[in-house]
Amino acid sequence: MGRAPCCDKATVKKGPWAPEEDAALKAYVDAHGTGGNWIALPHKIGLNRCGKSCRLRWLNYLRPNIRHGGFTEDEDRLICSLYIAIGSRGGALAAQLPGRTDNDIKNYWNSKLKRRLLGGGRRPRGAPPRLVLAGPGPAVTAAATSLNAMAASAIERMQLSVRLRRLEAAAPPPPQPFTFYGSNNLAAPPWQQPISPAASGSSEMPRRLHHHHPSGAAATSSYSGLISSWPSSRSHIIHDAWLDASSTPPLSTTSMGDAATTTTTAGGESSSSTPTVSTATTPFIGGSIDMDDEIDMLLQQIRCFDENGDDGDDDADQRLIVGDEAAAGAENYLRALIDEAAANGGDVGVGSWSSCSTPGVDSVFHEYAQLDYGQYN
DNA sequence: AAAATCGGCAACCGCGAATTG
DNA sequence: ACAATTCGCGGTTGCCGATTT
Repeated sequence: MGRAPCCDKATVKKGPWAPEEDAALKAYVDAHGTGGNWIALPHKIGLNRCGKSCRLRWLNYLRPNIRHGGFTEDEDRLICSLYIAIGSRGGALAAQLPGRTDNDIKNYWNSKLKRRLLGGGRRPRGAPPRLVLAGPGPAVTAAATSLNAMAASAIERMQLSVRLRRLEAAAPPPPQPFTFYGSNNLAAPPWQQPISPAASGSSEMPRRLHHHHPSGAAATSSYSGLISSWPSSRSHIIHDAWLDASSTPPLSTTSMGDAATTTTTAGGESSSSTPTVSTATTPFIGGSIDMDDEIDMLLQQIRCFDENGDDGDDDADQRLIVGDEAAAGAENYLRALIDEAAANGGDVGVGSWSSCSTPGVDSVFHEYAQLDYGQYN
């Protein structure tokens, strides 16, 4: 039995919002708040809209202090750093950028920043379409597709990291070296104070900090997947940094500010825990973790694809076998790329795959997919 | 000038997690 | 403890203006 729909999709209005609808929604929420129930809200207002649609409209457009467009250079850098560190987690990115919505950041990232950093730009008319990731072999399974996405994400983030470093190196000496928090010292930013017991009781805590993806399919950018596969020492650093980031001043009702959180084990079970709050915040991109560490981190992310082990599900086990092989192949291929780049220029960042003219991560991984699947296994 | 194509953005969809009764 | 409900997130879609040929 499927879940009940939140509204009658056949009769509810969809598409762009009319000014009158905006005004009605804004007036009501300003006067009464959401009442904690978005589903019931449109009925109270008399709007023929889905509650989810109302929520989205409010959060992304009508909410006070929202800024649209005009991203600053600092914001660009912060978004890039966060993407490299935690992947395409719009909510977490938005929490670091007051006044920005996750949707705005997501669109900005996908349409501008990523293209700017990884190269590309407008494709000349008549040019072949950009490469699309293909499965690593004739049998393209869900697992292989998932691996593609995961490895592509890992490679992409490494490319971005390298590219950022190159840009930083090419730029005139900045007043402050580029770091995760825009400052190179290890002191926590003003808002990064240890979470107090009082704050830990705040109702501002997000309902969760991650998604768990049993299939691994969407773990491409999963913080939990990354953390679960980490050596404990490094996991601690990242975990602390994550929690520190979560103490950003509230942006909205979705902001982070509480201490109760959830960690995910390698087996996939979630468990509640009281977080460890770091007293010495560690910037982990451009800060205390060097390039080798970053490569290790990304390779770990590739590997964590198939950590769930044998669960007795034959289909899943079959996927895991494919995942093992593909993960090993992708990892070895990535290492080969790194070695080649290092041999050519002595620095990973000098490799052609990270230059502005490279076609981007999809092509890099496509290249791997086009090779003999077993070559790097 | 017209057609084709691309890019930006608002909005939607589906899923998993959290909450509630 | 369990099922139903609601929320929040990431990914995707579709529209429309801009650009290119």
